[in-house]
Amino acid sequence: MTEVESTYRIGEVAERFGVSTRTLRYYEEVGLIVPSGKSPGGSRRYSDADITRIERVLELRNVMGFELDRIADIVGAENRFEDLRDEYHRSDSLERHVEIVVELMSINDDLRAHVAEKLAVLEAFAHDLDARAERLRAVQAELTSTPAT
Amino acid sequence: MTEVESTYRIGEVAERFGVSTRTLRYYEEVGLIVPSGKSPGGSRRYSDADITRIERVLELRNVMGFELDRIADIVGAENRFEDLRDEYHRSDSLERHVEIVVELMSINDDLRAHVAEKLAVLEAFAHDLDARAERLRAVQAELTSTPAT
DNA sequence: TTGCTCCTCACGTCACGTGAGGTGGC
DNA sequence: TTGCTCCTCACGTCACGTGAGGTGGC
Repeated sequence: MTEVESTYRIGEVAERFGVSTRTLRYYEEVGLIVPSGKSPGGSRRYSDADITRIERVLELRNVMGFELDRIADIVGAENRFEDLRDEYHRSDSLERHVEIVVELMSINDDLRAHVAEKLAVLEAFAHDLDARAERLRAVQAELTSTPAT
Repeated sequence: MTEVESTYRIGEVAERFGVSTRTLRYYEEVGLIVPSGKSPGGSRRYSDADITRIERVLELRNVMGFELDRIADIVGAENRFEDLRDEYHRSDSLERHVEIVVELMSINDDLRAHVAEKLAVLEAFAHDLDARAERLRAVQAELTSTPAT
């Protein structure tokens, strides 16, 4: 049995990820990320596993712009998978394993499709901006080359 | 003088862009998109120019995830540019023109850098998802090939 | 003991969602 | 005239921001 080390204070974690302590407390409030430890005085202690989850949650929030409910669904499924892996050898049901793997594959594929879509839109937007830049340069050249009317 | 045609009702516009009428009314409330016409009875009439602006606002919202304040700054600058172009020949100040073009180039370049950053993050995320898919397939293969223990 | 960080309310804000109750246009 | 769409309040919600007032740990 290895001890679960809960070493990080909320302030450190917040600064590390560029969020407010309020955000982390809110995520606990809605049950999204509950720190695995507390100091005797009652302040939150985040473990390395907590950090990993926070990273994932913020990735889904920042990159995909998902609502917290949706993020909870995704990381919830991922956590069930991790839990099963941890108790791999005393697993009571192989079918349950397969079930969860299939569910994760589905979630993963959905996400992947969503990302591909976003990538396409972003690339189109980038080309738009490049075209705009080109036009602006043309206008600027015209303005600065023409003497005052 | 061509008449400004304000032909689209709020319901059509909302459906076309997949937003609620409440959203369009809210954008008017904060001064972001004010429909250029009204029916005698008082219902909003959006012109083609309004449609273009809505498209731009939603693009910046959906693709970049900007706050409405920031979006207002961007489309505000773009509108000043359009206004100047419309009164191009009776422009009172060439320096003012150059000033605005330079401002737009700056906004455009900032956006472009932001998009490049987002693209990089999204691509990394896509690779992550592909790696996850690979691992899930491996686990699935292992689970389904091994007979019950 | 002194700061700095942490804590819990609790009200404020942004970008809308969601009815309530009433008028308008093909 | 009947629907369907539009209108204006106005309160609710999500994801936090922002103090207020108090305790905790190196």
